[in-house]
Amino acid sequence: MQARLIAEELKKALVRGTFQPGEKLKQDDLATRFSASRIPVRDALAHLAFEGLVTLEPNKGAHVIALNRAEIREAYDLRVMLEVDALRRAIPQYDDKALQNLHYCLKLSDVEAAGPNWADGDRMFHAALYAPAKRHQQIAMIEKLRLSCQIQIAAYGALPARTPEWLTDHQLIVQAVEAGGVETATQHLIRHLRNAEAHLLAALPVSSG
Amino acid sequence: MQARLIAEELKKALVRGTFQPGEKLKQDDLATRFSASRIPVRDALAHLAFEGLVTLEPNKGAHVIALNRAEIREAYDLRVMLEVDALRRAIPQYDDKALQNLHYCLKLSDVEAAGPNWADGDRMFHAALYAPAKRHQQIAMIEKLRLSCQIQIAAYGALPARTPEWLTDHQLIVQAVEAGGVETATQHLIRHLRNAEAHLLAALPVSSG
DNA sequence: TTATGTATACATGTATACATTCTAAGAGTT
DNA sequence: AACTCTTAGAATGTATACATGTATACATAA
Repeated sequence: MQARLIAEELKKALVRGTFQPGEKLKQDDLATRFSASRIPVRDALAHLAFEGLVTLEPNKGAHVIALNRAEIREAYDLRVMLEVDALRRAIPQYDDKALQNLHYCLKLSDVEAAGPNWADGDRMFHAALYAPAKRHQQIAMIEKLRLSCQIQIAAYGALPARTPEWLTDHQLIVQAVEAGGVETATQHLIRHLRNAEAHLLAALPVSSG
Repeated sequence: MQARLIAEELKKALVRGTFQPGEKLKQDDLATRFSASRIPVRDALAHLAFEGLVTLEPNKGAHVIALNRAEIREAYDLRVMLEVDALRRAIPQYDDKALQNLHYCLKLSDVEAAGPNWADGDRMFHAALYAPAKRHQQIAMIEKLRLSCQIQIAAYGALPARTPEWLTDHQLIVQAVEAGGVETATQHLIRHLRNAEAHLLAALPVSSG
């Protein structure tokens, strides 16, 4: 199925910051680029809209999601609320296997931190972190918000993985989870998210609201 | 544009409980019913998936969203979290105009309560309630969760609008908002949501997890 | 009986061609 | 110069036809 491949490739490009927020994605151009007709392109764009990466407007096509300052703050408020709750629910459910997986993803996020795929490592880590909560609607919401923010971060070069606190936060969270320290873990997580928010807002051009 | 019309009509039918949760929606059947080709039907289904009404699987088509007991509890947990936060943020932002609009929607939900369109009245009321918070990502999430739950409610006839507490809760919430009583309002809201959850879970057949 | 393989019918995915809608550039008027 | 209207170009929306993938039933082998 081509639509899925197109969606995957576009997603990679978007998360890497290849496109500017608000930029139009023309069906014809994408069809040409991927050597396909516009139908699978439309399917792919619909899927990306479902995932929170683009917005669709009737007769106006697809645009890369663009968040202004207020919307970025709202997105991070929601992430804090949803991710903290997910973490709280996850910690009591951890077993050896889950903890082992978390350590693996921690290493992964470390290895990828300096490279171009740092967002993948970050995504894997957070996915592993909340997985024991077994709340897939909630986790899907978190993932959509993450992607929306991720695009802005990539476009404006506000890479939080380059900051010294970024990996340290991950390590501290894992330590707290290991010790069953719910409050400690959530505080680290909140600081981690608010740091990323501050970095993004600082890098945001004044024209973006 | 036909795709939007098809999506609207399908949405109405789904919210009314015309289809069973999990039921397959065949593209050919829908195309015939709406006298259109399958392309706009596919667009409409993609939009309904975006709105949380159906699920799409590659090469397997669209199915009406079906939630088991655990998923319903998760959905209502999320609604409580998101709607309580929205209400907390909204109350300090209320002005005369917003309050007037809230009263209007309260009447509307009263008038429609006994009829087939009670869900519209309910939706309007809650939309008006949270509107002053001006958090459109959050409100969009709430609306998607509402729709997912709404379909289950309609399909299993667990109509909360038929219960005596339903309208009373709305009135109590409005009174609390009017008085600026954040804690009182949120408590009424939580009870309102948990009541609806309990009604739905009670009406859910055992086969549905 | 159970399992595996295959064939046929059916549903979804995609390409091409056509229709509709939006948009932006330009002519004309005030 | 600013505004409106017109119009040509381009982009999106839709229909038809074809290709691909899936599922059910039946046949065959273990």
